[in-house]
Amino acid sequence: MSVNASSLLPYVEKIERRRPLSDEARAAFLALPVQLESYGTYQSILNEGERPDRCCLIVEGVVSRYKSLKNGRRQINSFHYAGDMVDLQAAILTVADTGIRTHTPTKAVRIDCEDILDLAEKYPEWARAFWFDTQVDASIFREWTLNVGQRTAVERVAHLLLEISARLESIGQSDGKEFVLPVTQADLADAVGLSAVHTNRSIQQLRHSGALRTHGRKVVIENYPALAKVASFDRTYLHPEGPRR
Amino acid sequence: MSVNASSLLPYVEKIERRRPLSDEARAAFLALPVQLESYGTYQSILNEGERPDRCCLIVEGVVSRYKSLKNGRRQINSFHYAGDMVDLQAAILTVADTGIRTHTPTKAVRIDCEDILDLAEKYPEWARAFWFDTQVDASIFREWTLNVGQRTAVERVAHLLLEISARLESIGQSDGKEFVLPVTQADLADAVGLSAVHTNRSIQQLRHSGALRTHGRKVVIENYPALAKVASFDRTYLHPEGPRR
DNA sequence: GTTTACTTTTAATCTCGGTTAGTTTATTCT
DNA sequence: AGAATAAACTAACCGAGATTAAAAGTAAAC
Repeated sequence: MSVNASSLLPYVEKIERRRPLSDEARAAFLALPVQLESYGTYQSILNEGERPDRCCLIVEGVVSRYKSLKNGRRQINSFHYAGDMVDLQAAILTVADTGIRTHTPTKAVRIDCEDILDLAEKYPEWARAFWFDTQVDASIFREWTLNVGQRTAVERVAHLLLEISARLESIGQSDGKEFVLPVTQADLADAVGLSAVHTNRSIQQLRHSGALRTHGRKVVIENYPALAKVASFDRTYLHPEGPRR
Repeated sequence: MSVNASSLLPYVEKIERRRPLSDEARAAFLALPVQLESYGTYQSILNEGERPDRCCLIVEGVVSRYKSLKNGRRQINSFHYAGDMVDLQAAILTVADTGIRTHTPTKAVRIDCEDILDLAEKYPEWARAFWFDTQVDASIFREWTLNVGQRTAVERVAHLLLEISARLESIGQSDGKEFVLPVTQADLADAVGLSAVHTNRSIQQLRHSGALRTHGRKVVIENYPALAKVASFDRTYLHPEGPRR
């Protein structure tokens, strides 16, 4: 298999887990010309306000999308893991309303936006796949707004940890109980709209309640039902059922 | 013109303001069978968790999408005005992760999800239009998360008012200076993650600073630059440039 | 194996916004 | 017009989470 195909495969597999593609459509995607790029920790992939001409598919590592205010406050909008097409946005929107940066050493494949649009033009099944992906993204953003707008500190942190666990589970990096938390508490704080100090206090509270245990970067969910209850976590918003069609 | 076409036209016009459609594609959309429905104030159009089979296009009035917690706290995720396809989500996602309800007397047109999917299948330009619409939606959600997660109370309220003004402007219900605020302060509160009391305090602060004036439901922006500055409002996230293609 | 740098944790103080419970002002209805 | 209802506004008190700063733990680097 070519370098192309092997790095694009995780995304195709994610798409096909929801709904199989025709051989032709699959082949067309895997044949796209791509550039594989490597990044260190906390490196910028895209800055807010730029006009990217390439999308970005994560092969390895963890990145986030964020928006920031002039006073330095930053909101992380999403975390992305291997197999995620981070910047499908770029394909159709001209200017980036979020920045993208890495949280771990990362390998990413860059795909030309025009190629993505051509694919969507030629294959309705790809158009639908991209659209669905964007809808799920949007759904997750809605849940995050709810998280940040209405939940208490402990609830927010619990919810974020459960989401991370669920998403890592879908790529085999969590068994639903235990996973390596790929970001620092300061980054979690930026994702849930809390200070790093209070995020730490909230994690401790979850630990003391017995719902959670940590060993360094490793998180162990000791009592999933309890954790899901405080977080009011319901994975419906991740739309695991896949698209209607 | 048939009843169908006249109620569907505002959406077509919105789409074509960004990028003209082929005659064939336009005609195909305007020929879709629809049901026109009327709702009173604070009436539910869709409940969280339901499996809708029809999308919803607002002809007249204002509605919101929201998510709620068991303890009764509610987060409004978006407001929608005439010409907005509120529930494009429904076309491709099977289960509704948000509810939809009215804030004013509302007329809406319901379109079968399958018809939307057929249209996207047959006309790549429609697929792209729907995808773009969803991307803009997602961008607005990201901005709202930033709003609720990182801005202070006054900043949040100012930002929301400016967004409402900008969106009403695009449908001719605001001249960029003056508009009728289509929702109560309690609803604004649910949109910005504040209590109604503090939302009121924040509006007063904006009034006292001279940025804003109100006469009953009418809002007059007295000092747009000042207001935009406190809100750090930058309409890039509304993607007024339209799609790349 | 010590230095260096980052991350987590602790503690003390303070503030922004929540809560409760009102009153006043607008609308709507009869 | 007057009653009823909903929305806007006020005031007093309170508490969740912010802020600042320093300490302790961890991990990589030399």
